[in-house]
Amino acid sequence: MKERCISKSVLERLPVYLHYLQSLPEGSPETISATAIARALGLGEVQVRKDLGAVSGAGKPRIGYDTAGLIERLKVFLDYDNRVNAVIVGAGKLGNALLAYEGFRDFGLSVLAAFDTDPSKIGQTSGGKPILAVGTFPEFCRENRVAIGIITTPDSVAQSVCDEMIACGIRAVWNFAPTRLKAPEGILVQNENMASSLAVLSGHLKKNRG
Amino acid sequence: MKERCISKSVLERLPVYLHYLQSLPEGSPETISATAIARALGLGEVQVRKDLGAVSGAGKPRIGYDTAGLIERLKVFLDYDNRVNAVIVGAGKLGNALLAYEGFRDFGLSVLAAFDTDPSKIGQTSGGKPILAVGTFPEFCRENRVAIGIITTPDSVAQSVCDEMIACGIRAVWNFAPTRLKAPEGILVQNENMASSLAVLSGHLKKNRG
DNA sequence: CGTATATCGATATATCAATATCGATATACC
DNA sequence: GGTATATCGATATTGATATATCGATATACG
Repeated sequence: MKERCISKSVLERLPVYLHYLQSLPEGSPETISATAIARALGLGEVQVRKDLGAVSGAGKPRIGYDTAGLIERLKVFLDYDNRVNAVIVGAGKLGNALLAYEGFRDFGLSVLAAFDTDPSKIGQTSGGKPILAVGTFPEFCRENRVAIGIITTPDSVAQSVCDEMIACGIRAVWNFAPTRLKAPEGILVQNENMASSLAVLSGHLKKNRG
Repeated sequence: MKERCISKSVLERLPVYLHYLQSLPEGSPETISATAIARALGLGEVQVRKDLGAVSGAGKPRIGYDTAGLIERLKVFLDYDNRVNAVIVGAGKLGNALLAYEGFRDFGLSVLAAFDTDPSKIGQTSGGKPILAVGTFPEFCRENRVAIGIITTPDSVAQSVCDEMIACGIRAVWNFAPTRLKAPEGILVQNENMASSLAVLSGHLKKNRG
C-alpha cells in the first residue's frame, strides 16, 4: 500500500490513532487489528485500515498490526521526535495559556516565546518562557529557525501579524484570532475558529429543538 | 433558494461571513456582492452565493445583498441573540482561560461556571465566574438548563465526564481533551484536538521540505 | 428606450472522502 | 494436513462537497 500525498482528513486522524495505541495498558497483546481500533474510536473499520496503510502497510491477515511498530511509524510520520520551533504573537489569556502548555513537547513542538506590544507584559514569563517586545520578532525568528507562528492577537491586527510572520520565513501559521487569514500559495494557514465550532454545536441544538 | 438541512461545512463558514460583514467600515455601501465577499475571504464565489442563499435568499442581480439584512439573517440563524448556557469541567489552564473569555457572549453563549475536583481550586473565580465542586454538577445542570458541556480535563477522565454530562441532559459536548469521545446517537461531540491541527501544520512543513 | 453587464439562482460536473465489496492469506481448530 | 475464519489490502460504489456553467434579471449607459 503506497500513497504519495496524505489528505488533510487522514492527517487529522493519525494523532488520534497514536494516542489510542499509547493509551493501551501494559499487558495488552502485541498486535492489534483495525477492527479493534475502529470499535474503540468509533470509526469505520475500512477507514482505519486505509489510514494505517498509508503510513505503515505492515498488517498481517488474521493477526493485525504490531502495536509497538505502528506507534513508532506514526511517531516518525508525525515528526514527534524532531523539534519544530514555534512562537506566539499576542500574550493575552489564550496566548499565555498556550505559552505555558507543556503538552506541545510531546508533539515535537517547542514554543520558544510569546510577543506582545503591551509594555506591562513584556519581560514577564509564563511557564518559564519569556514574553518579548514585538520589535524583536524578526530578529528572533531569524536566530531561532522558527517554523510555526501562532496568532492569538485581537482580530484587528491578525492579518498584519500573519504577513510579518510570512516575511520572517514562517511557512505554517496557526490562527486563533476570529478572522479568516489570507496567505500566498505555499503558506499554510490553519484557522482555529471558536465561532465556527460553536456554530456547529448550536446548529445541532437548534435542529433537535425544531 | 431553500434547503432544509445545513451541512457542517456551511455552518462553519457562516460565522466567518458574519464577522466579515460586521467588520466593514461605517461608510461602506449598503449592499455587497457575493463576488466581493469571496475575494475578501479567499473563498469561491459560487460557494459564497450558495452559503448565503441557504440562510437568506434575498440577493438581487447586479446589486448583491443588503448588508444590514444579511447580518441580521446570519445572527438569527446562528442564534446569537438567544442565550445558551454552558459549563466547563476541568479548571486547569485552558479551562480557566475559557471561563474568563468574554467573547463567548457575542455568540450567544453564557459560560456559567467551571467544575473541578481539586479542593484548592474550588471556590475561586475566574472572570467573575465560580469554580465549583464536581459533586454539585448534576444539580447545577438541572437548575440552570445547561445545554452545552465543555471538557478541559485530562484525557483519562474525559470519557466519564462526557458520560455524566449526557446523563445530566447535555446534548452538545465541546471536547478539548486529546481523546476522541464516544457518545450515543443524537448527542453531538465536537472534538477540538490540538494534536490533529498540529499534524496538519507539521505535515505541510514536512511536505515542503522533502 | 434599447443594449451591455454585473450579479443572481439553479443545474450540471468534477473532486474528494467515506463506505461497501471481494479475493488473498495466515493462523486456529479439527 | 485440511478446512474455517478473522483480517488484510485493493477495487468499486456511494455520498458529500466544491467548482464550473448557464439562463434570468435589474441596473447602467448610450
